[in-house]
Amino acid sequence: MPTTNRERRVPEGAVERLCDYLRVLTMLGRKGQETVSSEEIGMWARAKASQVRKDLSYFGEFGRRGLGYNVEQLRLHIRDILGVHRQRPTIVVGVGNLGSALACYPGFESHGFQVVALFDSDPKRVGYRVGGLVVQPMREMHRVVRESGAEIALLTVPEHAAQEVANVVISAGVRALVNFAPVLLAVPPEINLRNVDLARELETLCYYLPPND
Amino acid sequence: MPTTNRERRVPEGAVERLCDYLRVLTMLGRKGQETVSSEEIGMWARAKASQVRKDLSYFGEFGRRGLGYNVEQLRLHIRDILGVHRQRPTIVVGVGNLGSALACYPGFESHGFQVVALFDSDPKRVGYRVGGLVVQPMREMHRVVRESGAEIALLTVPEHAAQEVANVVISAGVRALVNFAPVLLAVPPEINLRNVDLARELETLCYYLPPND
DNA sequence: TAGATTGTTAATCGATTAACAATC
DNA sequence: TAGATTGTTAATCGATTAACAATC
Repeated sequence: MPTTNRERRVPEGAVERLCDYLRVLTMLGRKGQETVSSEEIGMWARAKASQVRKDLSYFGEFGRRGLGYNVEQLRLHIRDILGVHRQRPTIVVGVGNLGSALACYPGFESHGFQVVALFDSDPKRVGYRVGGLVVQPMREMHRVVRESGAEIALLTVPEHAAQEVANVVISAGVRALVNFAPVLLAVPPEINLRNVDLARELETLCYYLPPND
Repeated sequence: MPTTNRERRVPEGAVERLCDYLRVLTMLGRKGQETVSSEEIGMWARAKASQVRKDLSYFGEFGRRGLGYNVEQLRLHIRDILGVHRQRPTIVVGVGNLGSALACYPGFESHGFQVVALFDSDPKRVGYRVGGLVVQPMREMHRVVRESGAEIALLTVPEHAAQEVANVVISAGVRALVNFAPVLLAVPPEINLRNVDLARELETLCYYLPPND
């Protein structure tokens, strides 16, 4: 029974919900609860019980019929499936307001991500200290990524620079990117890209707002 | 031919893609291009041409057979559909690193959102000036929302405070929330809630990363 | 007219939900 | 044993894609 399964097509939605289940289990674990049913997990994560069981079934059998799941065991299994059971060295590229905020974000460490380096192409920002790290020039990227084993890059650069910066980061060997600029980046298929696009969120929100114009 | 359609079920994915199409049209418009086909929109937005046409068809007929779409006209139609054709007064609640960064975010104004007020429950932060606005205490929320007509609230408060702050914001009359805390908020069904959850993005990303543990 | 491209219907695909036998 | 709850199969639902008549 493998805890990871990249052969059978696992819907992306299932992976995202796994993150929610992980939070629920962490929360229940802190409260000292020992077992939990798919019904209760679903109640907290806003999913149907059958959805919870289906999502878990992509990766193995983690429960006991009639009894439910052991909270701590299932938590560890999901951490393992998601691959967050070890620290992931992360770099931040673009140390403006947003980049600085992310570099200091306390939620990182607690969730298994460690910011190991900051970069900026603006010479005026290079050398500054943000959250315990010194901002480095882009030309140091290759060396630093190699030496730190950085796996994830957060791109918090202006729209017009995003594609070029993405190219540099990828050529330095980073395989996973989170892009915060409101542009659609072109990246090779083997690169994992996620977009956090505030403008898109707000525009989508607007649609559901009453028009009253 | 109504440009808005809230009766027929429009998939949320379609609304989100509309934001992408809007970007493509803005970009093409700046380049001076006058007409565009669904094929070309799809090429830039990474969608099938039939998907583009289907998405648009939820809201009306905007093209001409054989000729395609007028770039500027379609751009205005989509702005209208999304409801971003007028400024949306927005408040930021929680003026830590992230909140401050968002309050200063230049992409806002250019996309039709205007930050009109900042709030924080920490008395030490109240009175500070961030990006041209003075941070106000939570007890001013009701009055300020009423007077400014604020429609959207960005919640950048710590995890443990998020639910309580959401309640206050909603009771003050705000109907649309973007929550940046990594928690699932409970809100009444008529409230529009979107979550921007960095931890979730990173965990999902991890899943697709090679395990090498 | 011939070629291009829309708007829409029908076919396909995939994800969610329900149902239920297995089993604690 | 009776009740609870899983894991999984089958049914449902909804979204994407293909196909094509309409028409510029």
